[in-house]
Amino acid sequence: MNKITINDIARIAKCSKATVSLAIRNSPKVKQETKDRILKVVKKYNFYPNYIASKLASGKTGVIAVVASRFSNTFLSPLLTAIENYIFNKEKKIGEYKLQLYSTFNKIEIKNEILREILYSKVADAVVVITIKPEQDIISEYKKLKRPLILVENKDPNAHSITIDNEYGVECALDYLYNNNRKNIVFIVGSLTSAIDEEVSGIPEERLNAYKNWCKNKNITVDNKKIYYCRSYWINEAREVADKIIKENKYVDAIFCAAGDIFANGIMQRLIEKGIKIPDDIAIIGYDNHFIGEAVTPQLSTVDQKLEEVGVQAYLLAVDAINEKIKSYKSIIIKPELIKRQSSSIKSQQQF
Amino acid sequence: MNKITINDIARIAKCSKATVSLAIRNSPKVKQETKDRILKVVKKYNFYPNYIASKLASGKTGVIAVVASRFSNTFLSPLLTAIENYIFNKEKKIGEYKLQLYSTFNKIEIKNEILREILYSKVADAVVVITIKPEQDIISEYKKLKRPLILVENKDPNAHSITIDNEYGVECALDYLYNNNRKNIVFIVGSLTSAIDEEVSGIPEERLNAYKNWCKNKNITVDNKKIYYCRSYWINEAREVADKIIKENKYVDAIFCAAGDIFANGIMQRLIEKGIKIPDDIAIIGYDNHFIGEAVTPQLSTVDQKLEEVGVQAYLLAVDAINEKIKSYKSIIIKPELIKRQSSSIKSQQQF
DNA sequence: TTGTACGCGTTATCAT
DNA sequence: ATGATAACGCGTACAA
Repeated sequence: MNKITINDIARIAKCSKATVSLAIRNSPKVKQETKDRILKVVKKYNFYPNYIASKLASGKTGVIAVVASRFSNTFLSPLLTAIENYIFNKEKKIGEYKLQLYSTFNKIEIKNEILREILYSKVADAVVVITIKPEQDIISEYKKLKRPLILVENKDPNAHSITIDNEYGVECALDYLYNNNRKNIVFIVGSLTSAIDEEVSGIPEERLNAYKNWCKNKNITVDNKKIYYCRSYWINEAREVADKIIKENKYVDAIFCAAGDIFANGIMQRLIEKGIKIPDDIAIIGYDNHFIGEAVTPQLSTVDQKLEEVGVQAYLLAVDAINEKIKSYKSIIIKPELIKRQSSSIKSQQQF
Repeated sequence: MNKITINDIARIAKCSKATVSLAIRNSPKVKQETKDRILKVVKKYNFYPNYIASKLASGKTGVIAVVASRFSNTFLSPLLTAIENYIFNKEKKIGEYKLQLYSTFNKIEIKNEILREILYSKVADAVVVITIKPEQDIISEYKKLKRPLILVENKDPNAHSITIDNEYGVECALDYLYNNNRKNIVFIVGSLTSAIDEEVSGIPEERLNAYKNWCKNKNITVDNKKIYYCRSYWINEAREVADKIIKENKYVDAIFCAAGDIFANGIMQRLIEKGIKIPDDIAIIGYDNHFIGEAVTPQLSTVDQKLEEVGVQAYLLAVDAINEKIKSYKSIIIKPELIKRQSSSIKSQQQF
C-alpha cells in the first residue's frame, strides 16, 4: 500500500511532522543530522508529499494556466516550446510550475467560464492568455483578487502584457519590397470579422492599420482592390485568393501576406502552377517564420515574430508576478524581424 | 475580498455546509426549494468551491497528465486537438478533466522523475504517455497503485495502450509503389539510436522491420544500400540524404520516407532542384499526413496515422479507467491509411 | 524542534 | 425524505 503520509514518516523518524516537512524542503532550520535521518526514512518508504494537501496548506496551486483560442492556435506550440526550453536550461528540473492547457474553442462564453473558474476556484496561480482578450469585467476581477494575468498579443492597463510590434513588422516587409523596386504591392490579411459568438482576434486589424499607415507615409493612395482578406488561413482558400489577385491586379509585382506563411505558401504554389516566376515576376513575403517557409521552393521570406522570446517573457512575467516581484503592470513589446529568403529577392532597377 | 467559503454560504443560506456542497452538485438528496435558496446565495456571493480543497476531500485530482518527449513531438499537437474536439462535441463544457502537459526533454532520467512524481504525489488521476515508454519498474508501480497509465505508440501487458499498426502502414505504401511498377524503392526511416541518455523511440525499428518483412514476402533481397536513416527529421539533413540517394542509387524510381512528411518533403524539394521529375522519375511517399503534404507542389502522398482517432481513444481510455469502467488492460490498435496524392501517381507499364 | 491551528470541502453517519 | 453533525484528507506555518 502507499498510504504513507507525513505522519508515518514523523513517527518512524521519531520527530514531528513539522520537522519532516521542513527537512523535505531542505530548510536551514533543521540541522543536517536530523535532515539526514529523516531523508533516509523518506527514501526508504518512498514518501512523496501529497501534492493536493501541500497546495491546500500553502495556498498556492503550483499551476500556470495557459488559455488559447484553440490548441491549434499558431502561437501556442511555439510558446510552449519556448517555455519548455527555458525551464530545461534554467531550472534544470521538472519545472517549478505545472502547465495546464485550456482551449476556449473560440467561443466567448467558454472563455469567460474558463477564466472565472480558474480565478474563483483557485485553479492556477497565474494565467497566460494567448491572442484572445478577456473581457474588461474579468480583467478587473483578476486585478481585484491580485491574480496575475498575462496577455499575449493584447494589451490592457490592468494586466501584464507581451505584444509584438505588428506595425514595425509590417513596415519592415513593405519597406523591403518597396526599396527593391516593387511598387505594386498586394496586401493580404486575416479577416476582421468572424462567425457569431466566435472570438475575433485584434491582430489582423493591427496589421491592416499598419499597412494603411505605411501607405500614407509613402504618399500611396490606399487601394482597397489591393487588399485581400483570408478567412480560413488554409491552403485551398489561398489558391482561390491567388487566382483572384492575378485576375484583378494585372501589374502586381509583390504580395505581402500578413495572414501567415501557410497562406502565403498556398498563394505561392498556385502562382507557380500558373507559370508565374517567384520572385522574378512577383515577390512574396509571409508572416510567422513557420518552418514551412524553409521547406518549400523557393524558400519563403517572412516576418519572424520572435515567439521564442515572447514565450520566455510570458513565463517569466507569470513567475515573477506570482512571487510578487513586480509592483506595477508590465507591458513588454517584442520587435519582429524580417527574414529575407528567395521568394522576395532583389529586383534590380535595370529590368525596366 | 473573495474569502467566501462554503461556510459563509451555509451561514447565509441558513443551512449546513454539507447541504451547500450537495446543492452545488445538484444532488437529489436536497429538495428543490432548499437548492434554489442556496444557489441564489451562491450566485449572489459569486461563490466557487475551492478547487484544491475539493480535490483533497474527494481524493481525486481532476487532472489527466500528458507526458511527451518534447512539446514539439509530432504526435502531441494532433492528439491534443483530437481531445479538444472530442470534449467540445461531447462534453459541451469546460471539460471534465484538466490537461497538464509534461516534457521529458527526451531524457530518461527526467521521464522517470516526472512519472514518479505524478504517481506518488498524486498529481493526476491518469497519465497518457506519448511515444516514449516508461520503464518496467514504473509501469509496475502504476499498476500496483491502480493509477491508469495509457501508452500511445507503445505496448505493455501491464498498461493500457493505443498503437498504430506500423506494419500495415508500411505495407500499404510499399505495395502501392510496387504495384504501380516501381521496383527500385529506397526506404528512409528514423535513426535507431540516439545520443547517450536520450530516449530512443521504438517506432523507426518497427517500420524498418516492416520494410524487411515486406521485402521477404516479395522475395526481394534486402539491400542495405537502399535503406537510409534520418537523425534530425529536419530539412537540411533531408537535402543531404537526397543527394546521397541519387548518387548511390542510380536507378531509384521510388522513395518511401517513413521518417515523416517534413523529411520527405525536404527530399522532394532537393530532387526537384536537381531537375528530377516527381513522380515521373521518382515517386515519393511520406508518413504522418502532416499538412505540409497538401501545401507543396506536387502534393505529397503519405500514410495517415489517424491521430484524431488515437487521441480520442487515449482520452476515453483515461476517463474510463479513472471511473473504473475497465476491468483488464486494453490494447487498441489503429489502422493507418495511405493517402494517394500527386507525388506517387501511377507510372504506367508502357513507359518501358 | 515541536504542538497545533488552519486551509476548505466531502461524505458517512446520525437525527428529525 | 431531508438536513445536520462531525470526522476526515494531509501538509504548512506560526507561536512557543
